[in-house]
Amino acid sequence: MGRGKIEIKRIENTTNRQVTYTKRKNGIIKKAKEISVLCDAKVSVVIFANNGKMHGYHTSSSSVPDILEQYQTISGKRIWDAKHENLKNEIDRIKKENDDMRIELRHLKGEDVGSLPHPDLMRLEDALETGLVSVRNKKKEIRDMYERNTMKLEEENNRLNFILHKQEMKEYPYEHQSLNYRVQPMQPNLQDHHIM
Amino acid sequence: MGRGKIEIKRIENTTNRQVTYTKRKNGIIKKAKEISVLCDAKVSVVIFANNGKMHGYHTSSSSVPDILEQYQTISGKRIWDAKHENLKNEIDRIKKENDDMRIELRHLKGEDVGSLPHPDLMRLEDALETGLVSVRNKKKEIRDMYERNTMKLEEENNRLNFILHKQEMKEYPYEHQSLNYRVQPMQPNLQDHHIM
DNA sequence: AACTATTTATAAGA
DNA sequence: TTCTTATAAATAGTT
Repeated sequence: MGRGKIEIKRIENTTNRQVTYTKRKNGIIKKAKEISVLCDAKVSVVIFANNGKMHGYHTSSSSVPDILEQYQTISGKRIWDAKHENLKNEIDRIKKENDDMRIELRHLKGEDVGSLPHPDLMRLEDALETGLVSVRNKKKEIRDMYERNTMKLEEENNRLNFILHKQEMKEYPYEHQSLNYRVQPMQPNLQDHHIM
Repeated sequence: MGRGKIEIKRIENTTNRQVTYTKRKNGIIKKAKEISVLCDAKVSVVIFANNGKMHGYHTSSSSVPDILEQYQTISGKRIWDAKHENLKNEIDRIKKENDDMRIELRHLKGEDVGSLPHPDLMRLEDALETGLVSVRNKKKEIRDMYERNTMKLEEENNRLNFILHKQEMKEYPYEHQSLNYRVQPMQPNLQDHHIM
């Protein structure tokens, strides 16, 4: 219905296609409105253009989901059950995983071990021993590192004290007594107590 | 577009309305097909007649839920999220729980303990020790029970042997030697070795 | 359900 | 783009 007849096949010219899309989309929506009024029908039209833009029309009384729900009910199709099902399955799967881990955790903490057969107990013991060894090694590592750091700090401290002491001796030999007090900041109040 | 112009308002004559509905419905669906082909668009049309009958068309490539999903995404409306939100939240919650337990399990097995601060290591060590004690107690319990059972069985066995022995002595005193062999099934090959 | 006079939609041109 | 217009298509009323 236009200046020329057209074949119903994809319009290759992009501009042309765009124009035709707009025109026909408006036409369809107009028709949809008309039938809904004339025949008291409920209509839902959703059109997606190639470029991703979406246009729709639905009779004011019913929102799209309502209509879809009707569609689902009437056609007997369970539309979003599939989605639901997936989620539920995932929940079940994770819950199972969860329960298994909870049990394993309890066992590792020595709870509920009464029901375990002996071989499982052996495995459990091994696992616990391995874990304990790892943890103790790590602890030792940390302790050693801490000691090394402390030692290093003390050495450094001594060295600094020594240098400072020498220097101040040179510069202010007369203040030697008080200097001696200043270069031991690690025990700042010790002398106070001696004095008192 | 017909013999006469019509006002766009509800057609009161039922037959007439019915006829017009059919004609226009077909028209809309035809148009929908055409735009989908001509403009490479995705279309979903759902029409409900007054009488409750439903007709629809949607481009073969996309099912109604697909289109609705797009509709939802593009228009920013959360149509079935209400239904799904709960399930998703539950999944997230469980997954979180899951991850936490996985980490705890790894720690209890002595893996990934490098990153733990010292106080956590202490707690971990305590937990492992507690677990180990429980497991070892249980093991000992089982061992004891096993030993008790074994002892009981051996006693029973001896008692039966004794009775049997006495009885066979009475009935077949000439087969005494072979009987002696038969009533010690716990060490069936011992005598063979002695013979050799 | 078919027909057809008319209205309406729209393809192509401006 | 948007507007125009000739023509195709849809369809209201009729048979």
